[in-house]
Amino acid sequence: MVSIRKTHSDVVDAAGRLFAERGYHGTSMRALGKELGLLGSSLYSHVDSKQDLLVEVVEEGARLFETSAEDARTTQGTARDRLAALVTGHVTVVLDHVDVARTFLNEARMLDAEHRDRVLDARDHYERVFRSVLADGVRDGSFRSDIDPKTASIYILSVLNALERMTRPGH
Amino acid sequence: MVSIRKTHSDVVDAAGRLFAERGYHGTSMRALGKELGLLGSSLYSHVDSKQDLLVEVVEEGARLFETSAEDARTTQGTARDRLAALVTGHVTVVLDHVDVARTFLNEARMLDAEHRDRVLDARDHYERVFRSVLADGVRDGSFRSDIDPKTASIYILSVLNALERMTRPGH
DNA sequence: AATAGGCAAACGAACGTTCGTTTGCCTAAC
DNA sequence: GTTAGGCAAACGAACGTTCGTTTGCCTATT
Repeated sequence: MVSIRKTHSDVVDAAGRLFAERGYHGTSMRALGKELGLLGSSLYSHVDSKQDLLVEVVEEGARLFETSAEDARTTQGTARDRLAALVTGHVTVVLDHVDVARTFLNEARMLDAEHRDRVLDARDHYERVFRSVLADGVRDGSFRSDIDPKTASIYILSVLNALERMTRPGH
Repeated sequence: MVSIRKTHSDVVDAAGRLFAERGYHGTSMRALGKELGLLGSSLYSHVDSKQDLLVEVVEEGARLFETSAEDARTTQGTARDRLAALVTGHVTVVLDHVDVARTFLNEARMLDAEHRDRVLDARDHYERVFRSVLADGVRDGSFRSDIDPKTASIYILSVLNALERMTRPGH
């Protein structure tokens, strides 16, 4: 028999894939099971609920971006170096974990209020790292003095978040 | 009697609102009915199917952006003027029709292949207007000669599309 | 001016299907 | 030999949609 027992991690990965592709509400447990060669009901050996799956995927996304930002923030060198680390880190996370990133961006609003608020906090914290590195750069002369860190961080993150859209079929 | 008869347009408007907020698959016909003070079944006096509602909202979005781009493209003046018209036109559409714009951006992928392809074509055409105005501007000296119209159009549209994200509760 | 007919809008119940989830059994892996 | 993973069947709830009926307004006829 070639049947391979699936793990908790297999289920979460497949969930990220389908949530990214069809959305949380567009993904049924039966469809998720089929993606893994299982029945929908069999998933409940690995997971307590569908909502828990979304929580896990979104929190993995939060953790990935958080780690990337923390690494960049503590990078040695100028503020310009740290901004470069932030940007390449973000791109790396998105390209290496497309499905998680897409689910994190688009499906977090389907979470219950408590978890959704945690995601908003995480995003806020992430943006503040960009803003503070930009402010450092303006102060130490890395960047032009007429740059407003808040505006610039929004613009940069806008372009970075647009990366995700380009991973959809038919860019 | 305070009972107000609802129109086809009322239903489409409410659908845009709920699709933007909860997503297409996260919106039930009963919830949509309740939004209007009706039963779910009563909506079928105005509409043939839920899918048709999504088609209508998304196509309205496509039409709004298309019209805005066409107005900007035929604006008198320099390429810089036309780019300004494109940007302000886009912002106006998003701010005046938040729900339609959000549904157009996020829920179009829930359409059947045929309608989805039409949306992709419309987006492609919209981006080409930006690209061509930018190319004109590089040629006539409105913009720096080292600007790549394709890259610049992607960046500009990234920032413009990010507008929508900021209309979500908790920016 | 009164009234009857037609019609679109809305209701309330029910259709068949799918949803997320639970249960009990079987079997492959430890 | 124990146990965890998967199956098959079933649960109640919710889904999109259809049905037959009622409601209230508009209009044409009286």
